[in-house]
Amino acid sequence: MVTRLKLLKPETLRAQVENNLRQAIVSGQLKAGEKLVERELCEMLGVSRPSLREALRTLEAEKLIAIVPHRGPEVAAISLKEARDLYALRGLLESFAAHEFTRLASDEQVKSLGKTVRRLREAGQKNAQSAVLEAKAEFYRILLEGSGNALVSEILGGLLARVSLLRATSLMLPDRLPRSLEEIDALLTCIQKRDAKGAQEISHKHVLNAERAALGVFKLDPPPTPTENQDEPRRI
Amino acid sequence: MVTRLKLLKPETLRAQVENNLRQAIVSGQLKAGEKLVERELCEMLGVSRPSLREALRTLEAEKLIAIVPHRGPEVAAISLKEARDLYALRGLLESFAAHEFTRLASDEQVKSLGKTVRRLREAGQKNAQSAVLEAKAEFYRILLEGSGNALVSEILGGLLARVSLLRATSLMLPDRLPRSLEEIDALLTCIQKRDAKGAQEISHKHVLNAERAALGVFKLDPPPTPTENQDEPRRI
DNA sequence: ATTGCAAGATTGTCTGACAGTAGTATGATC
DNA sequence: GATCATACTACTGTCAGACAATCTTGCAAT
Repeated sequence: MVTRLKLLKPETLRAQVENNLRQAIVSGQLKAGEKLVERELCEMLGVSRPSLREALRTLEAEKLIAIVPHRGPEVAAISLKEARDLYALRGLLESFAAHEFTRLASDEQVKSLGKTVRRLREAGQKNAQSAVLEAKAEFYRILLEGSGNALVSEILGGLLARVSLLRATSLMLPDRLPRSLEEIDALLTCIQKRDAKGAQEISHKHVLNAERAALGVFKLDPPPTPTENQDEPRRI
Repeated sequence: MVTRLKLLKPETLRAQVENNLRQAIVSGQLKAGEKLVERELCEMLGVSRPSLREALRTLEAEKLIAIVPHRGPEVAAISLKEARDLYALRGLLESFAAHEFTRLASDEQVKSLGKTVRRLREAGQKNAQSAVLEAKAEFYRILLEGSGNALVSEILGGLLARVSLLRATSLMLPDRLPRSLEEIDALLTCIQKRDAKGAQEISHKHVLNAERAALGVFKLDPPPTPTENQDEPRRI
């Protein structure tokens, strides 16, 4: 077998497999609904089946893949109903995090958040896609870190990964970005004023708008066939 | 190897192992912080290491066990900080579920919930521990089912499992029970009146009270040693 | 008592194997 | 020629055994 770069990646082999697969899924390299074959993945990743299968179990528990007994794993597909549930919960948690951040974050953390928002705005005006994504990730990191509830971060992180299974994330819809930036600005203003309730409300509305932007595409789709129903997984 | 009872347990072997371990953990047979040894578990459960390890990965992702590389798995222990985060999130989700149930549940579901509350009260007055637990589980099942958000059920279910890692669940504190029943009665009344906001508030307070009851024990504990801090896992 | 080292225990990972199930292609019958 | 039953193939579920890397523990030496 090929020698492995142990020092560059201090984690166990299995953890690397996990990370690789997770990355491939949330980045869309592996598409929602796609069937996975153990042996193929083993060869792609250069690991044995036991290691791979352990990683798959973790991803399964994270709901990024679904494993049907005797049929094997596939990348999770999200139904319209599930997507709505996802956004509802995300709105709840994200607005809670915003509330708590406003209440608890240190002035340094608020300042740091402000700096990231500025970076985000600049990247947005330049239409620099990857810079936007990066700044947004940083924005979330600071917000969750400062909200003081590690559990919420953990759950929300998992949720966001699942949201990315919907390829139509609001950031991918170009016209949505300016609106999104406005909302984030308003949120920051509330936070700086230490208006927790206000921050919570704005954050909640922000998620609702993101949902409308992301799920609005369904309304443009051809009407569902009679047998089709909203609970059915449906690739986007 | 011993012949397995395939028909009684239609799931895969690995899933059975998962369920057995999960049950053993939430029921307290395996105590929080306890170190687990793969080979021992294999013998106890009669399965091979790969199957066991896959199950362990799932439990790890559910945060019921913690696996430190090269040191092996142990039952998760919850720090005071984590417990507080847990209850905060639980309050948020449970009150959301109550709100949504009030808004969305069918009259049959409300009636069904009422029946279960009656069962719960009767069991409580008789001090029938197991009947109380059963009725409470049923209560939650109906509430979550009727709240219309499967994702919230899923997350909250995981949360409740983790709460049970705190051996001092409020139901175990005898004097807490009458109070708890009162609160649930009040919640039911709000639901029947279709007062969603009221149900949300009561539910939230209910969780806060449960938290106080469960975490109050910490105040009675000997003061922490200088090096000890609230983030350290601490068995209860 | 503290430190360093050696032995044992445990995990991380691989290989190879085989039974059972699901999906597919083949063939038989009408 | 179409439909259904059957056989085959591919893949998963599970096991056994092995070995290196790492952690822990007990012992020895300072």
